[in-house]
Parts: sequence; C-alpha cells; structure tokens
Amino acid sequence: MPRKKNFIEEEVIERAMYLFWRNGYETTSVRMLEKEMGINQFSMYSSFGSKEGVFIESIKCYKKKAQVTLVDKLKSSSKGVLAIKQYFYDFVSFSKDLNQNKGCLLTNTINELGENTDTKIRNEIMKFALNVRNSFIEKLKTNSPDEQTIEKQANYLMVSLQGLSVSSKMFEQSQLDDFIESVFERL
Amino acid sequence: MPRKKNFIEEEVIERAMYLFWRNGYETTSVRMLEKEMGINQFSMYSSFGSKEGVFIESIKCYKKKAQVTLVDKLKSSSKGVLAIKQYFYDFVSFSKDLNQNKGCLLTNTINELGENTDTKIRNEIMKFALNVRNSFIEKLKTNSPDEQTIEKQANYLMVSLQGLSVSSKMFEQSQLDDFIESVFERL
DNA sequence: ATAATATCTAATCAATTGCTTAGTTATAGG
DNA sequence: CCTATAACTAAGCAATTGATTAGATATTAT
Repeated sequence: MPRKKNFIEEEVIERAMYLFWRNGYETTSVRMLEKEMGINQFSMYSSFGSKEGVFIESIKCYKKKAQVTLVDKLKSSSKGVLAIKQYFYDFVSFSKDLNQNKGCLLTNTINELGENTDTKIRNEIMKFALNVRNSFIEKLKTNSPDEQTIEKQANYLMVSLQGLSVSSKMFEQSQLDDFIESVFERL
Repeated sequence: MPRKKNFIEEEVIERAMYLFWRNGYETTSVRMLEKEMGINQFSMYSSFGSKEGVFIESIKCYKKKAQVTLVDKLKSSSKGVLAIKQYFYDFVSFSKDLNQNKGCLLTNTINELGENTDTKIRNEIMKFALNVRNSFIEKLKTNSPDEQTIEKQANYLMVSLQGLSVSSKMFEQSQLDDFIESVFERL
C-alpha cells in the first residue's frame, strides 16, 4: 500500500562509502552525506537509523568491493606467493582513486577511532582482516610446509599491508614499490 | 608591568599533546583541551592563536619527545643495524602508554587529515620523517656500501614503521614481534 | 475511488563546535 | 601609591552538529 522509495539503498550507500573513505568518519557530516547520497536526512535516518548506521553499511560496501577486486583474484590465482605480491600492488592502486591516495578505509577507521571504535564496526573490520590473512596462509602453504613459519609470515604480511595503506598517503609510488619488492625478497 | 601567566606553556602543551594523541585532531574539542590543559579558552587563544595553533605546538612537543627517547638513542648507538631494530621495539613501547595503544601521533595525523593536512603541519611531520630516515641511513652504511641498496632499505624501513604504528592498534604484541623479527632477519 | 501507509520535503530541535568579547584582577615601572 | 598592561573569569557569539517533527505526496490493496 505504501509509497516506494525513489532511491536504491546500495547505490546511495556506495556514494556514502566514497565520502567516508575520502574524509574519514568525524569529518563527514550528515549534511555532506545528504548532498553526496542525493537523499534527504529523513530518508537517511529512516533507512539506516543514524550516521553510524550509514557508516556501518558503508564499511560493508567497502568490504564487498575489496573482496571482489582483491581477495577473489588472490584466491583464484595459481601463482602461489607471487599472487600475494600481486595483491599488494593491486591494493595500492585500489587505494588510489581519481588521483587521490585514500589508503584503506578499514585501516583508516581503526586509526581514526582507535580503541573507542564501536564494537560492531571493529568486528566488521577484524573479520575482514582475518579473511585476508587466511587467504595469505593458503598461498604461503605452497612455499613452506611448516605451520609456525607460515603463521609468522602471515603476521609479517598483515603488518606490511597496514604500512602500505598509510604510506600511500605520504610517500612516492617508487618508495612503495621499493617496499613491496623488499617485502617479497624476504619470503 | 603586566600580569604574569600562571601556567607554563610547555607544560600545558604536553597535556594537550597527550589528548590529541589519544583522540585525534577532530575528536578533540576546545572544551576538552580547556579541561585537560587546566587553562581557560581565553588563555589558550591568546597564547596559541587557535585550536590548530595548539595542535602545531603539540606536534612539536611530540617530535621533541620522540627525538629524545628514540632518535637520540639510535644515533648514539654503536650497534649498527641492530640499533635500528632496537628503535623499532622502542617505537612500539613508545606508542603504548598507560596500556593504551595510541600509535604514532605523526602517523595518526597524516592518516586522519590525509591530503587536506595543513601545509605547516605536513611540513613538520615530513621533516621528522626525513630526520629518522637519515638516521637509519647512517646505520645502514655499516652494512652495505652500495648507495642504491641503502636507499631501498631506507624506504623499506620507513613504510614498515608506519605499519607498526597502525598495527599496534589492532594486532597482538606477538604479531608485532613476528613482524620486527622478519624485517631484520635479512638486513 | 478510497483508505491505509510509507516516503517525501522542509523546517526545526537542543547541543556542541571554534572563537570572541566585556569586565575584573594581578603585576610591574614610575 | 598609582597607572599601564596583559592575563584572568565567564558569558556569549554565530555556525554547525546529529537527529526529529509536521505536513504534503505517492502508491497499492480493497
């Protein structure tokens, strides 16, 4: 009986996601979201409950995007550890968009909100991190059979990824390339 | 002839610095600063001009602190590359304070403010990064004479440091240890 | 068509933001 | 002592924050 929404939730959330990605959580105001999503505040609140609600959906949207363009490619590759290296390069270009170095939205969020991060958000982020880590481990198995070595290497790669995310905001591409090459010289 | 300030600028700035370090720039309000610094808003603005002014002084304070506890120790060490490894471990415990993982204030700032970072602030941060990088290079020279190798290693170490800063907020100490050990296994 | 209901627009809410101003108080040089 | 000066207190500024409300507008089953 009721009226239909004249926007598609997934579409407006993707726009919101890019805004959060560019500006961070605190700096992004509800008015900016309104403008970017192309919908009224009422629609925003009735669909997503709160600014945080919009953010959580944006995080999920980002994860989906990263899964499709990065993790799925990694999983389906047959190149072993080299596939992880490719993931690193893909990750850097993924974090650049329209000549902007935005880093990784998940890393940005952890870094911005720190220990005060809402548990729901933190869980979403940690789940994805574990997901990536497990994908790394699958590829590492082709190199070494020793489980302890693999665990250590996985930790090494995860911290390295965080470094890339932040560094893409302040260092030159050549320095990032140096880094990636060095990382995989050691594997 | 005039009245004396009844606070010491360096003292209140150090308090402000810890607040910014814990909460980030945007999340820290002038009212919070007032409370933490123990001075009135008028005093704050007449001494430092603006919230950003307080922040810039806080950044300088942080740099001084990091210089004394981290860089000076590195410079005076005679252990070569091992001294850099020690710097990494010191850096992690430096970013932990009162059981809080706050990361590095400079890294946090770059990550939070991104490309919109005020030039003055950005310069302060970049200067310190170069300073650390040069200290690394000095120690790397004891290992290899090849300048190109050293440059690449320096880039590698700088990105790794950023990784440690962010990762200290989301990973276990053992994972950070794994990372540091892996970095220096082949240096 | 009509009634029911969810979505829309647009105005508004109290609270908080960074910052300023008016008026008082302390400190020194003459 | 007195006057000049700057630091103090505390109230207030306009603008913005996240969120809500009232009333108009579509949509669809009956």
